[in-house]
Amino acid sequence: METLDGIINHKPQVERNTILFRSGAALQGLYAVRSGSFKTYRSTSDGAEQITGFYFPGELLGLDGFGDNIHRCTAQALESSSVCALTMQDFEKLCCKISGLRHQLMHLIGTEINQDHETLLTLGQMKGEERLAAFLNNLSLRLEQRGFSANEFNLSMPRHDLANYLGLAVETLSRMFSRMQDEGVLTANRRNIHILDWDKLRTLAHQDQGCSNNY
Amino acid sequence: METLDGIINHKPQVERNTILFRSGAALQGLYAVRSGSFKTYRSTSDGAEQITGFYFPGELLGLDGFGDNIHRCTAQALESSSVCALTMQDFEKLCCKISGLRHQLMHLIGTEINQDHETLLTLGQMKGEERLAAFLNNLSLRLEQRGFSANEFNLSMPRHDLANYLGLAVETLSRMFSRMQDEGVLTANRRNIHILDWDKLRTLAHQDQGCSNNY
DNA sequence: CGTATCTTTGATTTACTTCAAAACTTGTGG
DNA sequence: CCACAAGTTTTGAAGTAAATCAAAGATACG
Repeated sequence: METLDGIINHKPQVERNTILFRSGAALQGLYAVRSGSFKTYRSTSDGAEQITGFYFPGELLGLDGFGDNIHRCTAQALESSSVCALTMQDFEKLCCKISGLRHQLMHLIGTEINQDHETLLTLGQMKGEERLAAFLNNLSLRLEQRGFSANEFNLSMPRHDLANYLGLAVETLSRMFSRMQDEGVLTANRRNIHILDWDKLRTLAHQDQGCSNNY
Repeated sequence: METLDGIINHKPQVERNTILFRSGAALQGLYAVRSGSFKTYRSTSDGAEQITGFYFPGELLGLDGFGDNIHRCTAQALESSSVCALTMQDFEKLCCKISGLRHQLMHLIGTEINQDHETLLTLGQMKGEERLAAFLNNLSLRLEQRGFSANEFNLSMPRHDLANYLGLAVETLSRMFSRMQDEGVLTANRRNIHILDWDKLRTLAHQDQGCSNNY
């Protein structure tokens, strides 16, 4: 990713709510998040929306356009952010010439797919409180990998977006936060989250003992 | 995909229930489905499972291993099937040398991601009956693209698997089939499905007028 | 300071799960 | 070929988690 950052010159700053690409638009290229955060969402014909992912520094936006060179989701900044813009021409060249970069891109593709599958598991199998626990566990891990604190962080998305992502009503999500606070798992002041009891959180998220993915 | 089929020699036949790769196993390569069908699933530490996808001829299995070269889901044959096995060495070579094949692989990657996002939308936004309608609509489309009948087909998966994929209890799924039969949308005799009323089905699936993905 | 947005809390309704059991299908050995 | 066991699918009744409806606090913002 640092390599990519060195090669590519086009690194636009984007304001909160800026749309990087829209569903239905032709694929121009990919975007690596440098700072800030983004959400992607899909819509149905009757206006319902589903947030399909949140993206943090080092993660790649735009792979949904690989299907038929048309984006199937919309990518929007959750806060002031910056990205590294990679045209498809760049992508093609770099992908063939630099094997390290190719592997890095393959890694990011796999990570995207695994993240989506993890969310499918969350939506398909878990109750509300478990979904929130799984999300916070996953988010904390990703933030920690990026050098942020794992125990204390600020959510960059409003409750509305988080509830949508977790397939819950905003009111239900709020109740889950309250319940987890009562249980002493965390404190939540609006966007500010402190994780107090990792054991309880991991148990709720069914990630205890870390053997969830080992065969 | 025909190109791939011509280049690669290793095309094993697999029996029903055969496991192509397991969660936790090192990534050996990718598998293109030639005939039959597969499911992939993930497990939590406490034994809950979530089916993350069904795969039909022309679709690619194994991309989940790109993340860190370890599979995060298990792939299992739903019926007697055959695949085209592609080692990672083959993949690397072909990917760089044949641009058409590279584009085809990128297309399949994008398709996988879009399929996952569509399922996220289904699980996150829809009620039981709508989920089933969305699934049948999607399945019918995929089967039609492969030369099968869009109106009449046999499900290769048991109710149990379909219910799991759709995030429902088996009993609920069964009731949804019954209700749709009563409504005259389809007839369902165990695995055999006849779609009778496409308008109703698409309306239920929120795919009416086909503008679900535009802008 | 007042308006719009975001978040929380309470009461009611609803869709789905769970538990229980019957009907049907398939395969196996007598 | 039939009997029987194992698996699959359907149906019914009761319980529950979450959605919806309604409204009040809290925070940011012009």
